[in-house]
Amino acid sequence: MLQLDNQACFPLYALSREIINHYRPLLDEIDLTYPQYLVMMVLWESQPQTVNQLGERLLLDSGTLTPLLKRLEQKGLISRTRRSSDERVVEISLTIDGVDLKSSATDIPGKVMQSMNVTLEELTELRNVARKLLAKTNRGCTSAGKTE
Amino acid sequence: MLQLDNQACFPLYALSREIINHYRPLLDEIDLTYPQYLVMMVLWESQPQTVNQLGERLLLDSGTLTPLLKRLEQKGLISRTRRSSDERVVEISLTIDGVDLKSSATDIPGKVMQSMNVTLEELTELRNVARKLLAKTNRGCTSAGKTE
DNA sequence: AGATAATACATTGTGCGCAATATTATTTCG
DNA sequence: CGAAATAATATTGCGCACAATGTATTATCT
Repeated sequence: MLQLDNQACFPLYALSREIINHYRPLLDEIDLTYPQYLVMMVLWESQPQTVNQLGERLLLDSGTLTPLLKRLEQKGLISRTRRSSDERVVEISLTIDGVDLKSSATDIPGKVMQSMNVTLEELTELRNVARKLLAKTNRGCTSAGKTE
Repeated sequence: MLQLDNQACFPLYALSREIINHYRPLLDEIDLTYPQYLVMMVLWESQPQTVNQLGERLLLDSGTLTPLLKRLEQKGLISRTRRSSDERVVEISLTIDGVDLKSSATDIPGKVMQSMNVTLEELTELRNVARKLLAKTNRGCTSAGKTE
């Protein structure tokens, strides 16, 4: 069992990095990293969202999101404002530039598929397998502080 | 297409991190990180190996491997020696402690499966899908310097 | 042989990921 | 009301990943 070829996680881990490497040149053109692109995608769907909501959606904690969001703020794509009714909460909104960036990103998914030379069926199969296991294994606690 | 739910890479990326999170408490007991565990696994299979060989197997470059290998050396698990016939090559060998560590790791794959609450069939399905796509998309160049 | 190219690894810098801890704000409870 | 508990985010520190560059060594080619 302790052979690399028997591991299920290694090809997953390697493929995940490999796909992100295919995204890289495309995301470089709009000056985003892959995790930043994911955050923007979540915000393009719905806006504003709290840091907590982003973390639950992306399974990332504040130690990852806080500096990432500050970088997106520095690029002028989002704004970070504390909610007046509860000063603990930081609400993330898109700036005009942040909204506009979506149109520059529309062709990225297609280009990645082309660059990886995979079919939609293969990607769908992969997505379904991954989602099924993710649903089973996800403990649901990823925010910092929820040590339990 | 720019919705998180339509992405194939996100569940992959999230699941990969999630599985590694399930490895973490088990690997903590033998003081290894997941990438270090992968390197040890490759060395348990065959030994010695050059930095290049490890990188090709794990799809990692020297910028990642060099510091990682130095940490494994500091822990006394491996030795790094330049090949006398070609001083450019660094050969990685296991120390006695490095060899012995394998017996402490034998039950990790089973415990991870148990912790994730997944069946062998699900893992096999995942592995096959990931391997198929990895074989198609892997460009085969990951060493530093191969900028082409 | 001597210049040039290629090879193998090391170094530097940036950006995640995550555990542990800290900080500030709100809620709860006596 | 005031103290303690809880909640939301921030900070710190470490270890990857990876691009770009540097360095030393070997191979190649006149």
